Amino acid sequence: MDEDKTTRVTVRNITDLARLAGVSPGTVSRALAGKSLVNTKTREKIEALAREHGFRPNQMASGLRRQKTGVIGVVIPLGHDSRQQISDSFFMTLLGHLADELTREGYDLMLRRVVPEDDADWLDRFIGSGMIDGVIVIGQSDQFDRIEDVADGYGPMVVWGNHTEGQRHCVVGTDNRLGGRLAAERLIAAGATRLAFLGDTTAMEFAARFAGAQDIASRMGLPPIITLPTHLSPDRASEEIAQHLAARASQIDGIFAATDTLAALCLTELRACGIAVPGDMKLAGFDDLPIARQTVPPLTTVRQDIAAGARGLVDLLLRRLAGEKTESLVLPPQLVVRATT
Amino acid sequence: MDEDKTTRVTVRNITDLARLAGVSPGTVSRALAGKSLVNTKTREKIEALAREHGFRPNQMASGLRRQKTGVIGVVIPLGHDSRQQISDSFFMTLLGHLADELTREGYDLMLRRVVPEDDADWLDRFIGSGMIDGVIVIGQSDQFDRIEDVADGYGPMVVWGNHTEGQRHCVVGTDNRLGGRLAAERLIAAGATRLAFLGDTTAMEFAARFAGAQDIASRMGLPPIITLPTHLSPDRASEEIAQHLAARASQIDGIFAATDTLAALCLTELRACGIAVPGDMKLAGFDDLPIARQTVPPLTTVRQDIAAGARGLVDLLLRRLAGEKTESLVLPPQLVVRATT
DNA sequence: ACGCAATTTGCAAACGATTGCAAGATTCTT
DNA sequence: AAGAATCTTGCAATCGTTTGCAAATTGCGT
Repeated sequence: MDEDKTTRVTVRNITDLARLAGVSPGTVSRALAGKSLVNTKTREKIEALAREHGFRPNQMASGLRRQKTGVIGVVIPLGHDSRQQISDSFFMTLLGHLADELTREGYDLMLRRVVPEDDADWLDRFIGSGMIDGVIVIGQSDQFDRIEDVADGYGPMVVWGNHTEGQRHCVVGTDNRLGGRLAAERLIAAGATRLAFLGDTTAMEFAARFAGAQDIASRMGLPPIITLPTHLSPDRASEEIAQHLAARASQIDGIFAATDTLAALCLTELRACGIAVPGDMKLAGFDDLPIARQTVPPLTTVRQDIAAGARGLVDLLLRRLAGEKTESLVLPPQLVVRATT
Repeated sequence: MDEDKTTRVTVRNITDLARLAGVSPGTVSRALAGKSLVNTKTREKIEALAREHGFRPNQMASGLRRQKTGVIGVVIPLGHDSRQQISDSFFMTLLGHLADELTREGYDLMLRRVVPEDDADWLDRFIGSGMIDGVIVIGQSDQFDRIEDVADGYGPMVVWGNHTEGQRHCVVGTDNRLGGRLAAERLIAAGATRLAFLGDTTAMEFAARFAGAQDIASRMGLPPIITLPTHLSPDRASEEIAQHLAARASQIDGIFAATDTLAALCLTELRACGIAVPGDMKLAGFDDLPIARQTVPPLTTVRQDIAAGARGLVDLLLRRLAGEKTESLVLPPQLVVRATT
C-alpha cells in the first residue's frame, strides 16, 4: 500500500525528493553529489529513493549555479566551401573520436556547424552562450584571424588545423608541410617530374601541403607545381577534375591530391580518360582514410593519426580548463606507400 | 571620456546592462527577446548597448526559467558492435544533415554516444538531464525494447531505424525489407541463383534487408539465402569476409551486402581471390554512399535518401514538441544499377 | 483639464541546484 | 557528566533570466 503511494508521486526536483526522504534539499544535493559530509545511512536512503523514482538532477540549474555546464562545444566552420566538408570523412572520423574522448572524461558534446559568411559572430556567440565550458574548433577554414582575435580573451579553446609561426591560438594538427614533402618525395622517387596539386589552396591546411610539395620540387630543380583547384563536394569535384585532366593531363606525370577523397575521385576520372596509374601518372593522397585501401590500385597517401589528434585536442582543452597555458601540438604525418606511385 | 568609461565596464548579465541603460532587468529581457511590449526607442538603446558590449544572455538561466533549452539530443547507441559504427559513413552523413536541419530550425545539437551494455540507463539519463528539449536516436541497434519502454512516457523522441508492425515509438527509416527485395530481384535478374547475405542479422535494419531478400528467393523457388555474419569495422570485416569467401565462395554466385562499406570491402577481397565481378559473382550493396560510385566496377546498390531522412526526423520531432501525435515515416528505397550485377 | 484607454515599465517571484555559515546532534575526553 | 571536538544537517542566498501583475506613463477625445 505504501508502495502504491510512493510510486504515484512524481518527483521532479531535489525538493520533492527531500520531502520524501524527510531531509532538506541541501542534504539531498550533497548526497547525490557524493560529498563526504553526509551520513552514510541518509545517503543510502536518498540514493535509494532517487533510483526508485528515476530522479536526475536538472543539469541546467546545476550548471547555472556552479557556473559550469559539463559541455564542450565543437564547432565546424564551413568557410570556403559551405556545402560539403561536414560529410568529409576526415572531419567526421575526428568528430567520432572526439565524442569518445569527451565522453570518457565526463563531458558532453555540443555540435554546431556555422557558415561564417552568414554569421560573422559565430565564435563569440557560441562561447558567450553560457552553454559550454570550452570549445573545440574543427578546421580553421578561412577564419584564422577571427580565431586569433578570440584566443586573446578566451582561454578554453583548442583548434584543429595548421600551425603557423607565432600564432596565438592553441592548435593541434598534423605537420601538413612535412606531409606535403613526403608526398612529393615519393611521387618524384616513383619517377614523376612534372607535378600538380589537386585541391583548393585557400584552405590553410591545403596551402601548407602544397607548400611542402613545392619545397621538394624546388630543391630538386623541378618546374613549379601546377595547382588544380577544386571544391570538396564529390559531384562538383568530379567535373572539375575531369576538366583539369582534359586541359592539363599531357603536361604532368604526377598528382598530389589534397585529400584521399579527391584522390579517389581523381583515380576514377583518370581511369575514364584511359590514363594508367601508376604507369602514365603517379598519384598520392592525404589522410589515409579507409577508402585509400580500397581504390584500384590502392592509394599511396600520407597518414594523419586521427585518434591521436582527438586525444590531443581533448587533453589540451582539459589542461586549459584547469588554467594551464598550453603549447600547440604538431603531429608527425606518415607516408603510406601503396600502389599508385 | 564617456566612451572610455562605458567600454571599461564588463557586463556579464542582464542586470549590468539594465543599469547601463537606466532601465530594469525585466525591460532588458523583453527588449532582447524582441517582445512588442517595449518602446521602440528603449529597445534600440538597449540593443545598441548590448552590441557594443558583446552581451549575450545566458542560455542556462534562460533555459532554466523557460523550461526549454533549445537543444536537441542526438544519441547513437553502440549496441552490438561498439567500436565502429560511428565512423560508418551512413550515420555520419545523417548526422551532418541533422545538424543542418536543426540549425535551420534554431536548435542546437547535443551529441552523445553510448554503449548500452555499460550503461543500461542511457536513454532515461539523457532525457532526464534537463539539458535537451527532445531526442533523436540514431539506430535502434539492439535496444528496441528499451526504446519502446521510454516511448510510452516521453513524447519528443524520434528514432532512425526500422519500422515494425505495431511498435509504439515514432520511427523514420527506409523500408529495409523492400530494399532487400529490390536487391535480390536485381541479383537474380543478373543471373544469380545461390545467394548469400553479408552482414550481422542481429541488427534490426539488417535483419529486415535479409528478410526482404529471402522473400524473393523463396518466391522464385531458390535455395535459402546463406548468411555471412561480419562486424562493421573495416579491419575485422576484411578478415571475416576473406574467411567466408574461402569457405563458401564455390557455393554461391551472388552476394547481397548489408552495407556499401561491406560491399566495397567484399569487392576487394573478391579481387584478391581472383573471383570476377560480375562474371563469377554478382554483388549488391545498400545505402548508395559516395564510395559506391568509385569502386571498380561501380557498385549496384539500394539507395537510401539520407537528406530526406534527416528532414523527416527533424520535422516529426518538431511536430511532437508541439504536442502533435505523429505516425512513423517509412521512406522508399531505390535500386541503383551499376556494374556489379 | 480631465478621465479613460492604451502603452511602457518596474517589482518580485519563480526555475532547480549548490554551498558558506551556523546550529544541532553525536562522539570522545577526562 | 560536563565540555570539547567532530559529524550532520538546515537555512537562506545565489546563479541569470523570464513573466504575471500592478503601477506609472503616455496619448486621446471631449
